[in-house]
Amino acid sequence: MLDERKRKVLSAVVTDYIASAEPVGSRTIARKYDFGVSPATIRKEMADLEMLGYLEHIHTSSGRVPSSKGYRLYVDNLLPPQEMRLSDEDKKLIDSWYKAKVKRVDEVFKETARIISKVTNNVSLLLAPQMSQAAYRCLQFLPLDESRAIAVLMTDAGFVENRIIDIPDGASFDDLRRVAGVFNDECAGYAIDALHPQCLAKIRQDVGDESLYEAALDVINRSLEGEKKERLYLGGTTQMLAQPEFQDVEKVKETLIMLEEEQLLKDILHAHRGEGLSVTIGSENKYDGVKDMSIITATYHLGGELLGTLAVMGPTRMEYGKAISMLNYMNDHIAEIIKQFRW
Amino acid sequence: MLDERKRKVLSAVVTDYIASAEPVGSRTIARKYDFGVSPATIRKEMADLEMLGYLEHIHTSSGRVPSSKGYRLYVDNLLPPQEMRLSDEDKKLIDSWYKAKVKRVDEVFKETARIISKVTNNVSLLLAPQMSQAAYRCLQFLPLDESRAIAVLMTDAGFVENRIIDIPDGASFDDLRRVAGVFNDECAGYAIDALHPQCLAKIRQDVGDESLYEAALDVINRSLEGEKKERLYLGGTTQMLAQPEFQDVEKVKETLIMLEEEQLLKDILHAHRGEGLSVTIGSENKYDGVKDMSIITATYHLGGELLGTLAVMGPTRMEYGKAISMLNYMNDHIAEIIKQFRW
DNA sequence: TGTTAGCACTCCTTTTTGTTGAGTGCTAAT
DNA sequence: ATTAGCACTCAACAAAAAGGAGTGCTAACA
Repeated sequence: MLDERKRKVLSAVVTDYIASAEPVGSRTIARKYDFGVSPATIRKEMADLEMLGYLEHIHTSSGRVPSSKGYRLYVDNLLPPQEMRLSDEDKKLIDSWYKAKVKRVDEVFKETARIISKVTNNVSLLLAPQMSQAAYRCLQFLPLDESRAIAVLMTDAGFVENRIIDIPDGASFDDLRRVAGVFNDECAGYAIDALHPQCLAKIRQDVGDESLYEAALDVINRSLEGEKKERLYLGGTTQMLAQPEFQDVEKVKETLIMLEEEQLLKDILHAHRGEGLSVTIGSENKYDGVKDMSIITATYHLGGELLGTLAVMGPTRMEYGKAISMLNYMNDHIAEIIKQFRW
Repeated sequence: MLDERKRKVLSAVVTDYIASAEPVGSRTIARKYDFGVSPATIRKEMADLEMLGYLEHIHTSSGRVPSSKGYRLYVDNLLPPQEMRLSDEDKKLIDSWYKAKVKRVDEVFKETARIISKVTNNVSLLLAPQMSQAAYRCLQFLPLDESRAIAVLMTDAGFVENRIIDIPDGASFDDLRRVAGVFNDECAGYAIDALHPQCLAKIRQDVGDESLYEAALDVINRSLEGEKKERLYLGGTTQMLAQPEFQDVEKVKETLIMLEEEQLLKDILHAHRGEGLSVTIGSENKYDGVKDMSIITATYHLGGELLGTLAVMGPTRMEYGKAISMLNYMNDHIAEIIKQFRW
């Protein structure tokens, strides 16, 4: 471990660089952060820190910049504790934002993403729960016309999915209703994925009619198809692009293109599923497009059950403290809000 | 009207500039487009065209660029007719894209926007129908638990909206069902906006119970609240940013910010509502953020009823022919696809 | 009379060259 | 161990110079 002064110097460099986005020199450190020593001494310390891999030089002359390793030490050991908590005012503000905007479950996610990006000035990512992980609640049919009906499928997590189906030849709407009853009796409360192995045989038997059974199963499967993919909510792209690291058109375009690769983003979030709060810094990323970005993820739960993932993504020069505290707070908060939409 | 040769020159300038994005000089025109005359002659013609306001000079020396007026003449009179039609291959390709992706109504819009931007390399905008303009079709309640139910509201255009409601004290689920029946008998087929003045009194009377009546009306109003705002689908932003007009970071950011102003975009599309196909070029735009953009809009209908608006937005240097033909095609096509989701 | 070659001129673009300044690294003195 | 002093590096900026595409005009030509 580094000695006290080296840590102070590293901390100062990181802090200053995060604030200014300019490589920071020994003079600045010595002046702004009251070390009782001269720039030359700081210089020595910085040279050491560079040797150890915590700082980097673009070229001789011109200040130092933290390396990923440097940020890592900073995040793990040097982050001022008071920066890890959100102020009460912030919390109130966030609450009021929610109250004003959120009317449906999916709006929770949208608004959460918006809030996170607004506060952190970086991109926020939100992976919303997979329906197939939620518990099946209820299948219902509504009459539409002689030959069609609307199937409505509900899950524990508050999602309702509907689609129009053709009533199989020879069957009546009442038949559909009966089938729904059978499914509901047998499956209520099970994770939808678990339908298949479990009780299909019994249901088939109870339904009796083969084509009706198939039709109902088809509805469930198709509804799932649309919902199975987790939904990714993205927010704050333009805000992030205002950061000084995006001076260069190529870089901007590159980043925008990266942010459109939904699968990549999902993969990244998946990689940290269930880890609680996780910080991945710059070159620590294994995906190419994000090696100069840092990603902070947090997985949110509801009653012990894994629900989804929140994340902040931005340049490695990022206000880690703020991002972490924000995610921590939202992580708890979102579960509470979703709870209001459960039944 | 310009004489034959002037028009040929203007057409050549526009064509070349659209293709190359570089100011075009007399030499280029004379060489590439076989006029039988020397650059000097072309030069004279270009000077005339500039005098008349069809071309512009950034500074002396360095070729000409079409003005908005120049593009206008080009679009109105000089556009090669064969560029106004999509090839059969393109059509087949588009069809297959739809088939592969679209499963729900809202996916029609999303996919349409994607396709338009993909083909035109510009931003596409799609204003999806307001629910309140659609006809009310059916209101249904589903039992949830002792004290709650799910309300499902359907419209003619294929939208289904659902939300959870509390069953009013003292009422049963069967009461709700009865109320739904009353509403359905009275209102089916009317535009939802027209509910209020029309038959509310009669419904109130039929329902009898005041609190139940209020509850049902509340459901309808709240469902509408979410749906009332037209939805704007946006596609192809990054593709457009690959165009050479976006070399400058400021310009990129500016444009991205403009594209996030949903209200502005909606206003722009609204301005051309019902106009069929409309082309607005650069300075013809009255909104500040888009004075160097061209916008082509088309309003799509379904059985005479106005549904929504499609648009392509991009730099004034745009392949107008392609964009127009694309919009024309999609305009017809989208109605057909939506039809499949109607009942 | 319309067309064209020739030429001077403009002004953007690119390259070159010089200047400045922040910052380092080393050394010798404290 | 610390620091003042100094030579050195290199990006960033600016000014100057060279290059080039293209125009506008004029005078000659068919």
